[in-house]
Amino acid sequence: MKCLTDEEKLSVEKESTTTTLPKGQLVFTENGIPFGVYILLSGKLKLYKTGNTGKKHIFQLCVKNDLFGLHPVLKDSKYPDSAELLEDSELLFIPAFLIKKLLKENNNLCLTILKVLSTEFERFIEQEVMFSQKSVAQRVSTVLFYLSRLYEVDNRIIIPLSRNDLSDLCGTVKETLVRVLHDLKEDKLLYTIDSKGTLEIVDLARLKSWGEIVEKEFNDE
Amino acid sequence: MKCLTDEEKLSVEKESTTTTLPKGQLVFTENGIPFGVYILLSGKLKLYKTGNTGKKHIFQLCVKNDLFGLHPVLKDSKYPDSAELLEDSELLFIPAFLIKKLLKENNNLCLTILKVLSTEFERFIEQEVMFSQKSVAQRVSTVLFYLSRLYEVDNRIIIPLSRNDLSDLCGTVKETLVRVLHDLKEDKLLYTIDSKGTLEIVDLARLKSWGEIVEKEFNDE
DNA sequence: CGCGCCATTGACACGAGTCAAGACGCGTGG
DNA sequence: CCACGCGTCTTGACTCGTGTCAATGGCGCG
Repeated sequence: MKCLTDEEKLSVEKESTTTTLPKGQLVFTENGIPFGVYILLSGKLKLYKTGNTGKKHIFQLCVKNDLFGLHPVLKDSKYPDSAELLEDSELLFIPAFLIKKLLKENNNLCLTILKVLSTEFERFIEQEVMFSQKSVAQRVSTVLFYLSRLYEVDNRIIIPLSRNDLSDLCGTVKETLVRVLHDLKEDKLLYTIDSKGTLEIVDLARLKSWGEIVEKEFNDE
Repeated sequence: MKCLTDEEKLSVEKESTTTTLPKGQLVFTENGIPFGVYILLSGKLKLYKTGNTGKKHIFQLCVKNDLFGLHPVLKDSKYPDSAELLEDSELLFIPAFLIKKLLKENNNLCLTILKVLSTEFERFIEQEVMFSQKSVAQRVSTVLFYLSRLYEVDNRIIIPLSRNDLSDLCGTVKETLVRVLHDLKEDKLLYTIDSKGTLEIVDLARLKSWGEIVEKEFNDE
């Protein structure tokens, strides 16, 4: 993230503000006006958009060092989505005028962000294919695999997301998600490790392919 | 698209090539190696990605003056998707080294593309929500509405896409799509105007909200 | 004329959403 | 300290949307 000159870093330090906010806090909401961009210094957050029926669709999770909230600043429009903290987090706010100035003056930063966006793009396309073609079972295992990279600590993968958040990530409802998790537990790929339903994934390799396998078994049987 | 200096325009003219290709032609395919980017000078094309089961998912259509194939060039990776012409088209090929040079030297171009990408982003997020939450009927009417902007000529909206392409755009199968179109014809929102099944939309305003309305009626009845 | 491609329609089955109820833990207040 | 209420997770029964499979019909082309 730091392709800035020393002088530029200084201006960021001077003009930006760092705040610590509690879990559940909304950073911005749909149709709000953007005043700048954010970088997550610690913690995690979800980016989601609310559908017409009121159901949320989480399209991205952000972790340490992720930049978010950039798009509406670039195109001078309102937020199309909302951002909510999943944990107590620390975030850096960079005001719009400054990020715009930096982008204008630092071509290197510009190119780096272009590259980042291109990478995100591929993820989005893959997600679209997933949502339009895969079964819920496959989506759940794909999403859990995606989450495993964000939640691996000390060689253990522990996912403390609520069933609602998980289902909003998978594009399904709580009940269906729970049933799929049930099957995954039967196959010993993961467990709930406390009364709150926190998940621990214990067989990542098999989880990755589980979705496809289940479909196949069904067709062969 | 033209935020280039005269000198730069000259270099584009010298280093790029224009070709005319027939309908059905593949411009690039998944896992191919990118040698540059393309601008569609005339005609139309579809960008799609093939799912594991072989079904295609069309995530974007390009029309005159659209730039495509940029992402893998920026991140030096293979194509994640395929591009196929929907009509006889003329396209401009800009080799990778040149577009990279332009981006590096012309900050203005860089910023413009950032803006374009930000706009595309919002479209992608909306599409994701659509695919993960809306019924087929709603998706079809949303997609047709999207297509109406691309296919309006002389105040008539005529869509010559095959049922397969339409269903790949809507994330459903041909048969289900046909049934929805049948309902739309019953409600006099569109017609097939020839033996090939070419569609003409005649009531765009009602089409836009048709999806939601149908759901509501069903719940009220 | 016959073959093949595409659009269309019908019958059927399964996946997944909805509704309802129960289980469990947690906090608050009597 | 216990009772109650609230929120979340879980399970069951049921319905319906949508995918699958199969058959038909129209049209163009060799």
